[in-house]
Amino acid sequence: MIGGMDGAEDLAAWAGLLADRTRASFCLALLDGRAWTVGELAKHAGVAISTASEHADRLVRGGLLAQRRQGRHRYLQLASPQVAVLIETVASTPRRAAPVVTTLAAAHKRQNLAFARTCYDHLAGYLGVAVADALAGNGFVTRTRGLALTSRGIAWLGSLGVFLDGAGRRPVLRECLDWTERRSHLAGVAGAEICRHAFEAGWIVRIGSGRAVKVTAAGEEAFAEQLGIVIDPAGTGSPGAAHAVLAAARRR
Amino acid sequence: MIGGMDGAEDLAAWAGLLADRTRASFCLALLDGRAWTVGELAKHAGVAISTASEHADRLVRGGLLAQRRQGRHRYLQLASPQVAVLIETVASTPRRAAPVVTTLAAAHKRQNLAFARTCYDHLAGYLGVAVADALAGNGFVTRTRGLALTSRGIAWLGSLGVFLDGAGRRPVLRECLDWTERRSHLAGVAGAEICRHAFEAGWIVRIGSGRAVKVTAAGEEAFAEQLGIVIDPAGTGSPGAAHAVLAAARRR
DNA sequence: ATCAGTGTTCGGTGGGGGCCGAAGTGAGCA
DNA sequence: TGCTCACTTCGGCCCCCACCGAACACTGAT
Repeated sequence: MIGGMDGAEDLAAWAGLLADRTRASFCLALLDGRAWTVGELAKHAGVAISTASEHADRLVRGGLLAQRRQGRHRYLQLASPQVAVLIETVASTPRRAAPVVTTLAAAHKRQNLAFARTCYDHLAGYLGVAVADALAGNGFVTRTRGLALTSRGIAWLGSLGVFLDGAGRRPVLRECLDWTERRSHLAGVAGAEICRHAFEAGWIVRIGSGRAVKVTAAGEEAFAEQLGIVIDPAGTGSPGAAHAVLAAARRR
Repeated sequence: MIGGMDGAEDLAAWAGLLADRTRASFCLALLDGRAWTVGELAKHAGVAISTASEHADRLVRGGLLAQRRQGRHRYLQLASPQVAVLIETVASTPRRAAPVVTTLAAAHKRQNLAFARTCYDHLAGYLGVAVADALAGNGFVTRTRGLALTSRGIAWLGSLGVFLDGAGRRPVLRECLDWTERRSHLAGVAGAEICRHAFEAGWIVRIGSGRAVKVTAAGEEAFAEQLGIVIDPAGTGSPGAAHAVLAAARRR
């Protein structure tokens, strides 16, 4: 980059990519870390495929998305973890007015999303924060001198069959501000691996095609046994409002 | 499709506020934490005052800016520290996702930026936070009833040849949230003067044309002697990852 | 009362861009 | 060699909005 005489142009161009309902919808969908096709994105956002194709062009040219052509498909995904952080940051900055929930279905959807979802490639929502707290409470991660895995944490991951190599640019452990909980959950390689393992072990499954996930019966048992996290489906009484209670002691 | 079924609308609206060259210019200018008038912003961005007034309306209504009317002036400033973080994040996200090859240089650059950089006209990054902590630890600033210089602090600045007059609207000392450290560093007139002095005395020099700076050998000595800040180039072992260690006792 | 200075509102203009359907391209398949 | 499918390109429509100057409103000073 050249002199910062005119960072405004860059900032505006950057923001302009997100400043459209359809493109924003694309980016939020892509926060799950998967690669989507143009057709899938078009359907998700409710626009014509031709429109989606043009938006995809802009996002790729703008550096927000990366693409991979394969056969007659064009797969799109976020260009980098930094971009995921960027989108999460913009989406998570507190608005002036709390959004008004209009319909019951929307409320349920929102509640599910708030309870447990994926953020790029790791766990977020109440579940994500609970896992982050539980790892700290159990001494698996430490916050002295930044966030790091302890030897106990490494051992615990090993017991799950997860082994990390310290190569790569991506940090092993990183904090990611949660836009529903307003607190941090775990990202980085370790966060992604924990999430991947939770899917593979059947602890969590996706709800529909979005980012929301739900905890299975096996998952409830596993989270309780492994981390001391108790899932309380009765919760606040709302049918969709499962509520997680962290048994492990923690102070805030 | 009915109502705000997801956050796409919100995200787009949020980004739309920044997605204009003139408004982006306003926001970057306001990152210094001062309150600017409409006329000042208009001149800064190079547009007619009427245009600036309308942009200010949009930014205030969108929740990005707060305003205060006083006499025949209308002062505008960022609505919250979160907004400052938002703008810094968008402005600092790498434009082109540096793929695999440029890794080493990019990593160094990023690390340097996190370690020490300027934020408008004062110090930020790990160095900025360390300086802020050291000033507090040495009794040069106090946090009782807001942030203020103590008489010892004024004397210390005087010993560096820095004298502040209390005129002007700009606050002498102000906290500025650091987006890498998630903690406050010092802004305001004093923060700017400290930064200016650090440049003039050769304690720090710019790296390239961006905002990153590095601490010189003379600077290491000065920071240690003046403030008890020890720069530890060995740090985490990574060549670019200098690490600052604050020797002065501090409590948080 | 008058004037200068600051900001707001309004009308008009022009450009950009979001949207669609239709036509075109190219891969995969039978 | 066709056929389907996924996507791209094109042309056209229309709305939004950034911009300016002019007129107006209001403050503070002479």
